Amino acid sequence: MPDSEYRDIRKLDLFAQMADDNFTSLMRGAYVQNFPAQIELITEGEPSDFLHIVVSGSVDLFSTWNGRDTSMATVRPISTFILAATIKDAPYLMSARTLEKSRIALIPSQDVRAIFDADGNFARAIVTELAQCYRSVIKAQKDLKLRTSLERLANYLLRQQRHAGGGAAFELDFEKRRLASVLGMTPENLSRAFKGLQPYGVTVTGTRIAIDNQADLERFAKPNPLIDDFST
Amino acid sequence: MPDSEYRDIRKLDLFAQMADDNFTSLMRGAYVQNFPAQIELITEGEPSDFLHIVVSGSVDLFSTWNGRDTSMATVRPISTFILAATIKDAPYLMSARTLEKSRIALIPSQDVRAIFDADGNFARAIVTELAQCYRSVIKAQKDLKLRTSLERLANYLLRQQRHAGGGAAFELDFEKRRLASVLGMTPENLSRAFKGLQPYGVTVTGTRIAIDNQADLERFAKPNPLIDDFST
DNA sequence: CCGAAGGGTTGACATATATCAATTGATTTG
DNA sequence: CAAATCAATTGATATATGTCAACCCTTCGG
Repeated sequence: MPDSEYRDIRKLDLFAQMADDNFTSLMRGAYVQNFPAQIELITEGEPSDFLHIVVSGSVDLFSTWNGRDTSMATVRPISTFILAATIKDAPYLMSARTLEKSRIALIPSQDVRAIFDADGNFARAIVTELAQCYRSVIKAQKDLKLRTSLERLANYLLRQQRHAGGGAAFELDFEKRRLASVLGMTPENLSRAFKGLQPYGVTVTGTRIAIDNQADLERFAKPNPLIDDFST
Repeated sequence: MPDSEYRDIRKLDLFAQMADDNFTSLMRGAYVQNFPAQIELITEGEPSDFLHIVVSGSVDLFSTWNGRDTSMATVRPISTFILAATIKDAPYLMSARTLEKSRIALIPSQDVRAIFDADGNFARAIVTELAQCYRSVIKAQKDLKLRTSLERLANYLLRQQRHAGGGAAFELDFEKRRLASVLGMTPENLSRAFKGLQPYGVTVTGTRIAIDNQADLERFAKPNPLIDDFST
């Protein structure tokens, strides 16, 4: 593993505070690999042998049941996924596939569990990370249960806008078909939902979104920190 | 706090392995209180001052947005709730109200965080508990996104049946209006959904459910451990 | 015992969302 | 470059779900 990557991973909240020795020994068992786009990295139901870290590229977490499938989340650098399965030594609940050419670090799950026992700072970081993940899913569930698809899209746009720096125009950061799946609707419906937001000053040109009337859109979307603020 | 309650709480996975001293000092700051039915214990958005433990009775976790509300989960004895908010020292994402006369233990959040730092076994237990909670919400989200309301009801009945011992007949463990909210539908729709399951051998009499044709219902519901098995 | 209150059910209807089919437009590939 | 592919869009239609109003039934308190 190149030094720069090593340092980037070290900087993750999850690893930043742990003892040098422990981080080194975690990384000794780890390996890093390049994957092409559209590769299934893990499959739900399988045992969780590795904690995964997206070093570059992006990964889609999705689930399947009875012939249907849905995107649950997107993981972007630099962060980990399937921490909970690793900790519990339980089967993955979601599958993961690369969205683009990606570089992924893999740390054996049993090493993570062992160092957890040995390093209090690492344990604390894991707890914080898990609590954060838990709260994110609760927010997503509130979004799903309390809002219509139009409202979910409106709030998604506002979040994305803020994430992109807050300007009136910004780019969607992934394919519309997958955005539809993340938001819990069909691609056709997403298309119509974009049209449904035109009266509130939303203009769509390909993957470019312009919010012409911020106040109008916000009045409609009614964003709420207890659903839309990912930092708390 | 009566000795029997003290011992019951001690037996929780969360506290079972921690040092005696630490448990005692956690409990020193705690207090236990009786609440009547329909009391709002906590309100979403407020700071999380206490970790709550349901000693007896039951508690509904729910959320509100823009005049709508939805039941997220039910907490039954003996277990804790809002652990994630306590750990992160962040505002509650959900409100909680008693469903019936209930006895609740309250442990100051800052004590939980302090003992977490001092007791490795407690830290490990918290991680396991949080990972469990996370996985439960992921399962709930898969249920919501991948299934129709009829399928959600069918699978709920199968889960409830197993929970009640596996017999062909069992009782619903809460009001239909709240079941509807938990399953993400209206009470009217739940009523119709019950009728929709009649062809698969489901008979409803008040709160009593009879599953006359187990195989038929399972063929329709297609239960899946990665969604419906709460123990993993 | 009566009457009010509230959960549950039902029917009629409205709305939201999905599905299917066809088309467009951009991108890739031989 | 032309053909093939695929995402995105659009229209027509079907299905799922929500809303509103009325009614039934039980429960509970005067």
